[in-house]
Amino acid sequence: MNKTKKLIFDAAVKCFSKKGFHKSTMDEIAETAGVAKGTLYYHFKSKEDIFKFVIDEGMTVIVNEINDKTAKLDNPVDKVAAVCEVQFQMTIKYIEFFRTVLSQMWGDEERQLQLREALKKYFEVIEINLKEAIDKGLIEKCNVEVIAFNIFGVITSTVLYNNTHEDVNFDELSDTVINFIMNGINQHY
Amino acid sequence: MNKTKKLIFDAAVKCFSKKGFHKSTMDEIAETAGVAKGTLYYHFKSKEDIFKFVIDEGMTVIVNEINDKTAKLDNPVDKVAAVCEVQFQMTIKYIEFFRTVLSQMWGDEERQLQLREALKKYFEVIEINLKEAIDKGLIEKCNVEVIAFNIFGVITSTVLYNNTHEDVNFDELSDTVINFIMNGINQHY
Amino acid sequence: MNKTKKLIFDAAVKCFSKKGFHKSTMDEIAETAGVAKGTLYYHFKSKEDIFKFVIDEGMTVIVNEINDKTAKLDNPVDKVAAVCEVQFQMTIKYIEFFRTVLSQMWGDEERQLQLREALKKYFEVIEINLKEAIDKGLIEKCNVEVIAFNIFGVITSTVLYNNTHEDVNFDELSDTVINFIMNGINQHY
Amino acid sequence: MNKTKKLIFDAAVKCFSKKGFHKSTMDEIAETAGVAKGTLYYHFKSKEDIFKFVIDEGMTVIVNEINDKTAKLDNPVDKVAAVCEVQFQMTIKYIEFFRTVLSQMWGDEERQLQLREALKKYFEVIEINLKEAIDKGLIEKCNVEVIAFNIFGVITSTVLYNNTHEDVNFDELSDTVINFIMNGINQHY
DNA sequence: TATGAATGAGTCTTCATTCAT
DNA sequence: CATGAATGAAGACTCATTCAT
Repeated sequence: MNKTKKLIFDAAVKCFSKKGFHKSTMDEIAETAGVAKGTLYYHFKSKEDIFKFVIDEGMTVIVNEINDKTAKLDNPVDKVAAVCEVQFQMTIKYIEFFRTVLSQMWGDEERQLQLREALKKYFEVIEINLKEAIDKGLIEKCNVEVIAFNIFGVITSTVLYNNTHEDVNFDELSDTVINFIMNGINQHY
Repeated sequence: MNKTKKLIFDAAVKCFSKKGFHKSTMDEIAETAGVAKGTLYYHFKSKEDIFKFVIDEGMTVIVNEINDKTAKLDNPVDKVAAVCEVQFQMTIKYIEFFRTVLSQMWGDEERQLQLREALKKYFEVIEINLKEAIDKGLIEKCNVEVIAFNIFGVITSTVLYNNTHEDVNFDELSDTVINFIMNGINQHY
Repeated sequence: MNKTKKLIFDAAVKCFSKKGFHKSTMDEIAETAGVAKGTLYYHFKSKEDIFKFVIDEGMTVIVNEINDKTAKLDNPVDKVAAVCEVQFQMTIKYIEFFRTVLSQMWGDEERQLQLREALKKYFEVIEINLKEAIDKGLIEKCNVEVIAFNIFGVITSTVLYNNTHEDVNFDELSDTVINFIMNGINQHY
Repeated sequence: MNKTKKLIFDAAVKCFSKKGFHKSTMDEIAETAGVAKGTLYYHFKSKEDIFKFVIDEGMTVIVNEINDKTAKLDNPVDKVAAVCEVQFQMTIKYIEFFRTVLSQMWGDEERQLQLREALKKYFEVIEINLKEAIDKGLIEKCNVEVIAFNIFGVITSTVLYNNTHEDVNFDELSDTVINFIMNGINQHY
């Protein structure tokens, strides 16, 4: 990703998260990026294309960061818990990105499918560990795909939903949802 | 709600759920409702106004239906479980309405606040029962607001996310998420 | 064709003939018609659609006018000559329309096909008479489709090509081309 | 014309003939030529300038080729017929070039004038022979400029118009139009 | 000579809203 | 109550042209 493309990427994340995909205009993205409108189209085919790039690129960064931070753990249950904690912190850190993700999660069918594709990478991290935990008899059998999806949903939506309050205690919030999740997969944590 | 307004309400739900708020046009809503475009403006101030009406009216119907169906239960934990089950069925029944709700949950700030206001009624049903369960020592102490919100999120998003698959086993899905939730609030169910 | 549509039709003919299809803008057409730009789109699907309407409607008017003015003639050769004369006068009368037609005759494939479809009506008038003349032994056998097309081409292009000169003697011009055509179909006229 | 300029010339002819002047983009011409877009501007002032060059250069090539192939004939009537035949073959050979010519013949005024200027060279070949034929009493008196123009028009437009059919019999077509033309100038051929 | 990233004016098109009937 | 023609502001996208390298 060269310099100009990076400028556009950052601007797009900012705009999409602030106003959603539809209300963000190419003019705004260009102005935010500090480039001419034509430049957007030199680097991207369309607004849709920028969105796709933002999601794909963003999810890759995030999945890598999660993998890095949970690499040293062996026990799959510990790993799921660690992923949750990291995901919680990541949502706070990249809150604009995740607002972009969730805002498009239930909109246009086409953009929805792109999103699911990009989220796969993330879900897989959790699914693998859930499966291993089940195989080792650490947690009860369950539909790992559904649970992985919900773990992501619970964490991100909780952070976003509560982010508007002025005096959020994110530590307590983190404990609450991770407790809910770990209990949910039948592991008093 | 007179006949014409009802036609518009149904049409709006259908359009909003199919294409989201922004991609739904007043022309489409009018055509779907079988009325002239001007008629929309006779009954509603604006497109925003139709959205607001749809959400408010829809949530009222749903909360009432939930209350009806869980009225006879006494035990607060049973009641939470029952609300979950009913909510699961309701999401299937009114799937277009809930897609509309979720599609706007993380978008435009103004519409987000309207949504939260409307959802309060639903959350309260769960919060009251969670509190009672905590008071009676049936479940552990927790942040009831956060949990109520997540119960709603887990159920609706699971139904919507899996609705695209062609051969969904909703019964298994229901067991999975309700199990996850009830475990989550520390009640092996 | 109601009043507004007629305004747009006239404006479109004027613009297309003056600057061609591509260089004519919807803004210009709207301004020339004295309506708002949105009004164009209330009555027509697209710029392309306006073009199609202009050609179809225009050719219908012209073919009708030609048929009216040549109705009373019986002899097919006389009729072809009469059609030529009328066509010559029509090209002068509706010169802007015919410039529009010729300007698009060799451009975009799609618009070209529309044009051919619309011109069929006109060609048929000539083809029928040529065939009859051949059948009656009045002129030699020839490929009537090719000749009909060329009769149209010779007349319209001659008028348009010479229209730029300031002091055109249209009567002499008319004699020249009609003589050329009638000789061409082997009828010293 | 050096190598790069020749690449651009060929690419421009191809593009202009396929999509017309307006729909052809500098990007396409550059890509077709296999050079960078900036290179077009190194060799030409503008898109208009490329068009002008294409027409001028093309017509020169064609007029030379016609002169070569009809040089040995003496009789002016034979020469006109020969020019027609050669022109027919040339239109088939350089069909894309002639589509470019005709597509701009009735459009933008400025480009129209350039075209007429370039066509003069061709018309003159015919005009000279027509005049000589008239002077020698071989054909009747006529407006040679109008006839020369129409001879060009009839031949090129017939080839182009019929080129879309899949199974064109160009020999029959050639006979038809040349017969039409030679009869037209009053010379049963 | 040649390149290709960057530009921004210009275009088509959409659509919520108004209003006379 | 209901209509639908008309509006115009706004937005996505195109593309000839420039210029630093």
